[in-house]
Amino acid sequence: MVDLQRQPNIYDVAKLAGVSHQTVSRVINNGPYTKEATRDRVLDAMKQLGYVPNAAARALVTSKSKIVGILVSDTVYHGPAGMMHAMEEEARRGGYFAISASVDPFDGESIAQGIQHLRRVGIEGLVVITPQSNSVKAVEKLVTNIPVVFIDSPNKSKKLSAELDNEAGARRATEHLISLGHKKILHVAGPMSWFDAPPRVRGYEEAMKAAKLKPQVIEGDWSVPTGYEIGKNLELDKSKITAIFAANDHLALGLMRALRQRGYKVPERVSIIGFDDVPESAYYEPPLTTMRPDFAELGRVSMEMILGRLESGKAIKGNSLVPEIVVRESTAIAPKL
Amino acid sequence: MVDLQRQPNIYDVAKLAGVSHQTVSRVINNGPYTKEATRDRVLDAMKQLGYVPNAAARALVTSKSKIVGILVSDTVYHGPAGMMHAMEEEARRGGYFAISASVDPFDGESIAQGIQHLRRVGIEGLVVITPQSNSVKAVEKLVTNIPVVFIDSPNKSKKLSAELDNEAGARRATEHLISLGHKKILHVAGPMSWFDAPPRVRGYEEAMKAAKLKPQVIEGDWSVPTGYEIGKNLELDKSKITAIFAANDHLALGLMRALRQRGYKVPERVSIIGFDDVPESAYYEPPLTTMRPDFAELGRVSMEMILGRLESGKAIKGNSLVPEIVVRESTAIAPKL
DNA sequence: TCTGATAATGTGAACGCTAACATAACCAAC
DNA sequence: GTTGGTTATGTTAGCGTTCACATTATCAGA
Repeated sequence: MVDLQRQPNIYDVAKLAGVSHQTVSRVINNGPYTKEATRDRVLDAMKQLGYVPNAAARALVTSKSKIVGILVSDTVYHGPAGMMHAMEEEARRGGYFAISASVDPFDGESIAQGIQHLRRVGIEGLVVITPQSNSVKAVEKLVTNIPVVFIDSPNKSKKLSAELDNEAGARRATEHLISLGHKKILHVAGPMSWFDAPPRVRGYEEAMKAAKLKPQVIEGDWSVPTGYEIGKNLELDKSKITAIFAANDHLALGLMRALRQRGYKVPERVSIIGFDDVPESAYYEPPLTTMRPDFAELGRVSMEMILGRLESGKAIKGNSLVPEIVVRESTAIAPKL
Repeated sequence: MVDLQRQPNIYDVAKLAGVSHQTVSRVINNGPYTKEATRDRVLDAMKQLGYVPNAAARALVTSKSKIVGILVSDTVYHGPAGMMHAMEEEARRGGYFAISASVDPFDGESIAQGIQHLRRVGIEGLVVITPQSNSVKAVEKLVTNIPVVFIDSPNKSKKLSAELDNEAGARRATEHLISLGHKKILHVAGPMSWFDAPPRVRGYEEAMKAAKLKPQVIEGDWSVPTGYEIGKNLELDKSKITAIFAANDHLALGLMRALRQRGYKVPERVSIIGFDDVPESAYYEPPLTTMRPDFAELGRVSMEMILGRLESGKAIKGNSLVPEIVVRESTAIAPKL
């Protein structure tokens, strides 16, 4: 690597290779009409100088930053973290950079700042992972001129979006319990302000209705403590509830712990099924039967949609992903009471 | 907002405000020598046009991209995810952008590609979160000219690094068990190729020696299944082991599950302490006593170090963070055998 | 009223690249 | 040879900023 005071530019390469800077540019961009030999000389010069194209100069002249923004809340959770990872990889595969801003979905100011931050760096497109309606509205108001993909926005919207089929997943979970002979099945739901919660309730209710059973729903949030509290206070003997469909694994974990403490055995007395398949759920006590959404695929698809729009201008239709069931030990045949 | 075909630039703002483009530039950059009134007119024009400074042009002329790279493996885990979140926030606070590339720490090619990707976008600094020695070597070879901070690189290196005091944490965990009267204490360690594992072993051994007890170590990896396997095969009756210090919570979870299945009660027969305090550990069966590292703080500090270097050129010394103990129900007074 | 420092603003060039156009080299066909 | 298409390469300008410097207002003090 030849030494130089500053970073080498296209002219340095050109000089070393004995061509014009434009020829170097052509080689970099795989342009047409370049002789094999010339190309090789240029490539060689680039390597010798340790040349890396200057992204800023490129972005300036093409007005394309090759950066895609990710506006995300709850980064530390399993789902968002998995999606972001997949999105970053997919972006890179397509020659793009992904840059994220994490925001508080309940704080409009925080969202505005996140967007402002991303606009500043010059993002070409935006993926929004924030399963909460306020934020979607804020984004729609603040972001114009660039394509936006919403992950898990409410179904049937005309916006570009990639979705988990929560409804189908919930239906499947409920059907699993029904097929085991359960009649009294409770659904502990997530908070209704989140996009994922209502369709799970809907899927549950559909499955129950189809089996001519009476749905019963308690709204919680997504946390273990809430599951625990609900489990503590649940009336099980008179109601004869024998199965619970928890809206996520954490609720299920809290529920299981509370019920066990109260002497209700899982799954002998009560079957429990969760949703998310967090990595640890296979080692809960007992191992949790749950619905596994393909978060990585969801992230990949959403990034693919954005890149598709950016490259070809075409809007790719995303089909929603149906979670698959993972049967473990927390669900069993209904007991006779 | 006045309409315009293209994004407004500094000249558009200048024209509207009736000043020169340089004055606008001064306002943007809080330069000296600008009259209050002029400044206000410019600010007003900027708002009217919806002007956002063009990062590319700026980066081109200043050769400062304001982008910091994060090279990370295992993004989906609790620790790295928490750090990345904190790093992103800290970068933003300092007016920088954070961009991550996740790599396979065991694949040199993957690491090289990640670095290449980050170099392309023009990062000014790099934070490496990949607790594995190969990767550090690869990074040192491939990244020159820009400051690099390693998180959790081996102690005592002269490199810029932010560290968790694993040794102190492990010592504290072991002392907790000793203070409960345990004599036979096993340490189930993480894989030695990771930076975090050896100091935890060291801290454990120090505490044991200080109490004139014989250390006993089994090397595992970081996973629940491994903990489970070890728990399945552990000889407990003859060895009279009454306590286990697991190198992380997942190992502890697997261990607890296996031991319970074999009829060994936790904590009555065996006390178990973990490391990491993953969010669910408070709801394990039983709730896990564990060491809580402040991952967010670790991420924040490392980003602070990089930004400090970039802004002032000075290397900020980072003091290593000592995890605190969180006592829950998985540890109790040693049983009489 | 003039001087000269300081405050406030303006002008031109340069950053590294690509787009658009201009030119040169090549080669088949007459 | 000369023509004329194709292939290969070169030249010039401009993207939106900031930097270095030039110029113009302002105002206290003689």
